[in-house]
Amino acid sequence: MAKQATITEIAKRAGVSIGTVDRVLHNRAGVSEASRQKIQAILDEVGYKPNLHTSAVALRKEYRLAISVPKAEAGQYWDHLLAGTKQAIEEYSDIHIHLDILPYDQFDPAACRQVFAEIPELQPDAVIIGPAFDAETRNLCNVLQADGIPYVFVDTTIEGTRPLAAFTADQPAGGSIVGNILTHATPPESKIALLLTHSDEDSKALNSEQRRAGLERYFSDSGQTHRLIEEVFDPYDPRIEEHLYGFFTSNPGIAGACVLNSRGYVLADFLHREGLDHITVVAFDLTETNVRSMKQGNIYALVCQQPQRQGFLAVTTLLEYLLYRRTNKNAQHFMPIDIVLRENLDYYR
Amino acid sequence: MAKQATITEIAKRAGVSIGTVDRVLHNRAGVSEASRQKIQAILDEVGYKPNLHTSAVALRKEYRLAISVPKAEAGQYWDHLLAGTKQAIEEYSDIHIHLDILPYDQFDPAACRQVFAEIPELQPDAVIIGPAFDAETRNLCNVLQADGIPYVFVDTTIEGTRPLAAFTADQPAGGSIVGNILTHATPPESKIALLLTHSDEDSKALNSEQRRAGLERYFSDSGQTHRLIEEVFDPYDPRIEEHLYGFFTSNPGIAGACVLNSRGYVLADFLHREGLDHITVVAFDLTETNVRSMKQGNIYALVCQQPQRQGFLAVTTLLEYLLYRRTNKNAQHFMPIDIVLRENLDYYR
DNA sequence: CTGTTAGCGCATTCAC
DNA sequence: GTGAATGCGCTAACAG
Repeated sequence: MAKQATITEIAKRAGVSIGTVDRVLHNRAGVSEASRQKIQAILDEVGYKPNLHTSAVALRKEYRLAISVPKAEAGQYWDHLLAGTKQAIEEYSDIHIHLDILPYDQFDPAACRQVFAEIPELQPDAVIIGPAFDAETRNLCNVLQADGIPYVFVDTTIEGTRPLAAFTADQPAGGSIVGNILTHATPPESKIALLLTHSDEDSKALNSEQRRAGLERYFSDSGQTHRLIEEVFDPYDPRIEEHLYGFFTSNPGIAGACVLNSRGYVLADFLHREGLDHITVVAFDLTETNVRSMKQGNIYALVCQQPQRQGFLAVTTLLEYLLYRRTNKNAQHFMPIDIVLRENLDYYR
Repeated sequence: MAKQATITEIAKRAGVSIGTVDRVLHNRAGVSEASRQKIQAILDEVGYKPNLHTSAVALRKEYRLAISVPKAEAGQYWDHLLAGTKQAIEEYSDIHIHLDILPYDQFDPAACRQVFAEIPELQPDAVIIGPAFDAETRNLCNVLQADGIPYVFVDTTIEGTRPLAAFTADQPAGGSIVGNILTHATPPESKIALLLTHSDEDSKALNSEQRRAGLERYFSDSGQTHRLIEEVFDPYDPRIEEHLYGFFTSNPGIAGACVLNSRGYVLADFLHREGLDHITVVAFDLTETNVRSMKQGNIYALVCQQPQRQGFLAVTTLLEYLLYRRTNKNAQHFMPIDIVLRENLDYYR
C-alpha cells in the first residue's frame, strides 16, 4: 500500500529541484553526473513510477500511431484487433493519440508493399504491424529502423527483426489443442481431416503452418490411435461444394475435422448442409461467421487468441515507450489461448 | 478519434465558469436549474467523460476500501482474486487507495459474522464482499445499506441485496461445460462420477449447487448416453483414500469424474496413485494445486472464472462510483469461463 | 548545470 | 448562484 512517491518528494530528498529530477527521468542532457546518480539511487529505492496520465496532460502533445494489418471485414479477426486499439485509445483518452489505419490486401504482396511504403511518409511516432508477407514486412522493418521509428508486431512475429514487442499466441500450442480436443471428442481409431486452405500457401502460412506443426506433433507424440488426413481446399472457390463432397465421400470414417484459420465456418456449414453433423469441427478465431456457425451447432470448438487484447496491449506498450522509453526485457508476449464451446461463447464479449 | 472534451471547453460553450460545470458533474447543490440543464445538455451532446486520474490528483483524497473474502492460501482461488484488487490499486496508483483485507473462515459462520461485524467500524468508503454464507452476508449488506456504504460482490451474488455490481461467472454454464467435456472425452454409455465435497453443504453450496444444476441439466437435455453417478466425499477427511477406493471399485465402468470446486486435485491425485489414469478428470479453478496436478497429467481440464479479473473490476467499479457516482445499469457482470487444458495452461498467467 | 515558472485537466475554497 | 484563484503531479521553456 506504499504511497506512490512524487517527483516533488524525490527532489526534496535529493536536495535538488523538480526540474533536475525531470531531466533524469527523461534521460535529458544537462545534469551533472553526481546529481544524476544521487537522483537515480532514490528513484530506484522508492521504486518511482511516473503517472502516465498526468504526464500526458502536461505534455499536451499528440502522438501519431500507424497500424497496418490485413483488410478487415466487420466482426472478423482483424476487425477485433483494431477494436482493441480503439479501446486503448479510449481508455487513455487523456493522452491525445491519432491513429492512422492502413489496411492491405492479405492476398496481394504488391498491394501490401505499396501500403507499407506509405507508412514512413506519414512520419508516425510508432507503428503496429500485423504481418502477412515475410519479405514485405522485413523490408518495412528495415526502413522504420533506419528512421528510428519503433514498431510492434501483432498476431505474428517475423524472425530477425527488432520490434519493441510482439503480441502473438503460441501457434503450435494452438494446433496441439485442436489435436487434443478432436482426439478426445471422437472415437479411437477414427480419422481426422485437416483442411488446409489454399490461401495458406502464399500469405498467412506464417500462423497456419505453425499450428499445423503443433497439430502434427500432437498426433505423433500423444500415442493416440487416430489418423490424420490432410486435404487442401480453397474457401473462395465457387466449386468448393463438389470438392469437399468428393473428399468426404472418398474418405469414409472421418469423425472429426479442423481448419487452422478463421474459415472454419465454410467447412462446418458445408458438413451441416450435407447432413454430416456427426463430424466434430474445430476451428480458429471467434469471428462473427464462426460464432453464427457455432450457435447453429455446426462448430464444436473454437480456439482463439484474443485479438482485441493484442491490439490493446500494442497501443499501451507503444505509449509507455513514447512517454518514458520504457521497454520490457522479453519482447515476445504470448496471449492466452481461449477454448470456446457453445456454453461459454456468450461470455467472450 | 474525437478529441475528449474538457471541463474548460464545456464551460466556455455553456457560457459559465468551470466551477459551475464541476458542480453539475458532482451533483452538488448551488446551481440554478437553468444552468444545470444547459450544462447537462452539452455534457450529453459531447459525451463528456471525466479523466479519473487527473480528478484523483486534484482531489488528493484517500479512499478506504475493505474486502472480506474467505481466507486465502497462496496460489488458491481467493488469493488470485486479492491479487487482482492489488493490481488495480497499482494501476490506479495516482488515486490513493487504502485497502483493508478481512479474511474469514469459510467453514465457520460464527467467525464470518464476527469479521463482518468489524467492517462497518472501519468506516470504509466502499466494500468488496466474497460471500460464503447467505444469512451472514445478507446481514452485512443491511448494515452497509443503512450506513450508506456501497458494496460489490465477487464470485457469488446474494439474491435480494442491492450491490453496486456483482462479478461472477454463469455457474450453471460452467457445470454444462463440464458435462460437455466429459461426455465428449469418454466413450458413449460410460459412467461419469460427480464427486460432491462435503463442505458444499454448509458454505460454498452457493456456487457448487448452481454448477451441479447446470451439469445435471446438460445430462438430461443433450441426449447423450452417459450416466451420472453422484457421491459425496470430504477432501479433508484422513480416511478419504478408503472412501474413494470403495466408491470406484463398487462402481466399475467409470470413465470420467468431476469435482465442482477447486478441490479437484484431491480426486485426481488419488486416481493417479491408484493407477486409475484412464479416468478423465475435470475440475474448477486454476489454483496452484490444480495446476500441479494437471501438469502431472492427472487432471484433463480445468474450468476457470478469472478471479483476478473479478478483483480488478471490483476495485475499478468502486473507484468510478466513489469519484463520479457512476453506476452501470446491469449490476450483474458475467466473467468469461476459461477452459484450460495442458496445452494452454502456461498462458493463463 | 540548475532552479523557477507557466500551464494542462481537474476540484475546492473563498469572495462577490 | 457563480467566477476567480490555488494547488495536485507533471513537462518544458526560460533565466541565470
